[in-house]
Amino acid sequence: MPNNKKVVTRFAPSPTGFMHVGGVRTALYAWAWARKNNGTFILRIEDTDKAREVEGSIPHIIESLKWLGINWDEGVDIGGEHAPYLQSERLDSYQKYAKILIEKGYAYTDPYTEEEVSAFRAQAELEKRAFLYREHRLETTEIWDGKKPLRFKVPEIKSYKWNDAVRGELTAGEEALDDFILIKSDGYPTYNFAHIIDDLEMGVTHVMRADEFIASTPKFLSLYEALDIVPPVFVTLPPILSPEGNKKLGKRDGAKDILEYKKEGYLPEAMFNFLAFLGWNPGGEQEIMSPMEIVEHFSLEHIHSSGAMLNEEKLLWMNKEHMKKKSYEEQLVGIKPYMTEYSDEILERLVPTIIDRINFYGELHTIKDIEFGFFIKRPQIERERVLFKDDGVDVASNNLENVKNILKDIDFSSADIIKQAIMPYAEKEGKGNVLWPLRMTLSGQEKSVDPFTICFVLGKEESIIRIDEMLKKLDS
RNA sequence: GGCCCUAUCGUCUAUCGGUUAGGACAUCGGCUUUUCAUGCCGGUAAGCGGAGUUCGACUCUCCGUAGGGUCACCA
Repeated sequence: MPNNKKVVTRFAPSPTGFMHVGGVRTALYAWAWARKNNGTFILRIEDTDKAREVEGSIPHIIESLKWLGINWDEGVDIGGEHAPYLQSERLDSYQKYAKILIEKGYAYTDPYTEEEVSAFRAQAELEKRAFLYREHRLETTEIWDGKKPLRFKVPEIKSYKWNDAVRGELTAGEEALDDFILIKSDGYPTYNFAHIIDDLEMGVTHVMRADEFIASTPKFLSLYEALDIVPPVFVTLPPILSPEGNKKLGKRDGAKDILEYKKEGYLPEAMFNFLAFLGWNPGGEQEIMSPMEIVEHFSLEHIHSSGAMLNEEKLLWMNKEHMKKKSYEEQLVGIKPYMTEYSDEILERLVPTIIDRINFYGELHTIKDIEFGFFIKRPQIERERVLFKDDGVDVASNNLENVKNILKDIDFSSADIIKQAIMPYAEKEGKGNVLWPLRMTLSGQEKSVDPFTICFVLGKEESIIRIDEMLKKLDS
């Protein structure tokens, strides 16, 4: 920290659709840094490209952040001392600074048409050179009337060297500098211009953004200089790579809407944990952390330089770990929406068994019928399947009869009590001879939950009904 | 093509000049379990290549190589 100014960070997405992991992670780091320093976190919306704007994006962004527990002190929906937080409502500010730049001789009306500029660009591409508008700069005295683009006039063509909180010293050649557009012909500012003005007016001290912005940082720096602004601290985040290859993960490469994870029943704190560790690591061996622990440990120096692939298997594991840390009541609440056809009575006893078998709640959609269906639907099983190995009908039916008699007289308040009641008998008669028929009778499945838990979940009455039904079948 | 960034097990990472290069996910094996799941124990597996600096380099420098980013009236 260069001084003891209060830390102010912001997340400034454009409303062009859903939020994917990359965007959310940027928000998360900015938020964590503000919280860590008792600073301010701002949610600003950069809606200066009307063509790309997608209806409903802002509520979607807000829902995504809120789901993860990322809250803001100032922002579009709640206002704040630097309102408004929608760039389209801040046009006056951009005009003000545009005028200052014009007066200083650092901005001029773009004399070319869009087609002409495109032609220059095409030519540069053909010659395999970087396109530089400034090479075509004309001396123009045309007064800017707001109908043509306003361009920044780079005060000085030079190489830049600057400091990044993550990457250390960064450099760029002169080619990175150009006369970029400040205000478009539609009257809206470009990102390059608007974010600098907003960050200045909102007192932003740390700018977190992904490394694709390194290349345009010299443009920002030259604008800061032209405006006599002390730049904020730059915090460059590493790219998130797609799981397949070494491509940067983008919407086109399968980056999922973060709310998809919500729909699938992932825990927000697991997602938070996963995202936080994708590009940052506190250094210890603890990997499962709550959002608050992450805030506590968060530091800029431990943000990585190199990109990381998104590994959903690790997310699965992390989600399970967080699920296991939840209280029984919380687990029940989490499971319930996915098990609506199960009675509370059954579900309440089934919770630990379910948690053991899933990585995220949404998994229940695909496995609940196969794994737990027999709890609510009596299985139809042929008598032969109840017989264990070659021991014959008599053993199974005799053992079931005896187990039934044991069950009749005991307390069903836990699977463990049931186990303790049955085990001595099972040990005596051969575990397989007793437990196999019992599990088959109750569940109809060779591979399923242990028979004691099944009894416990089903309850005494239902367990005995099922055993009686099977006994009838075995007798006939 | 110019400019820039990056480089440790398959994957995510620890190491901030001296370690048998540690952990996690995945994988494989074992134990527990009548079965499945959970749980526990263990194994396989890594410093891109080449120069230099140094008593000593995964760590610092340079050159390669590979991957990525960027060169918009998009952010």
